Amino acid sequence: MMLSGDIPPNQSIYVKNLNEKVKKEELKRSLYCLFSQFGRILDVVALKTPKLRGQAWICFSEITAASNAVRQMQNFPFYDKPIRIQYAKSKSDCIAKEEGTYVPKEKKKKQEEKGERKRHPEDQTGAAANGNASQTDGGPSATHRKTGAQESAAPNNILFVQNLPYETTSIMLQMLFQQYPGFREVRMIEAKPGIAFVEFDDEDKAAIAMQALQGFKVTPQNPMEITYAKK
DNA sequence: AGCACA
Repeated sequence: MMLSGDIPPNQSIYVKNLNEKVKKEELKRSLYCLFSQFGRILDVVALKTPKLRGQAWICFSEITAASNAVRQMQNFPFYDKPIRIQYAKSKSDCIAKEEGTYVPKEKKKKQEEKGERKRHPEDQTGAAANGNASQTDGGPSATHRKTGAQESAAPNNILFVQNLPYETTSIMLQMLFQQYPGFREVRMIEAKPGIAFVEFDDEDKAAIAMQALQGFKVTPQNPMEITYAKK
């Protein structure tokens, strides 16, 4: 049976219970980063309107990616809140566009717009729409700034992660780090919240993961600071 | 809670 309610599988997933305090652009980038592990992401849609804040849609190029994301990321603690994931109820525009079945505006089964809101008669669909296929970097939202953490420690297959929010769990970090080859395990110490050790098969693999997740914001206040663990 | 494509 479908765990996601009675919504049939869809290439896009619907994510809710998102932390509404996170700014839209950051939210989209973090979601992109987090969900990239399941496959190619075509688009991330998030709106800040009263009705739509706290929700997002992530469009994958493959349904299997969406399925895995729905199963594996259920309740994932993201910006301090466990996210809830379902398949999207309808096809995303970006996917319809790829299939050539995209219907610009009117026909959308949303026929709200009661009166007052007058829109410009022209739509901008001729203008290649939003060229957001260039969803930009897709990397972690934090620019790789070094907040005093020196990355000059000797290379090590074990990474030392700092500046994690108090609630961070090893499962959560595992989700982030396991997408990189050579991942072995996450170790956290109960008595020392805010830090973790992440082990890889070798230094080179550790370096790739460090580079990729450096500065990843688990919460807005918590860009990860990753260095090599001391030997 | 809330399923759109600003």
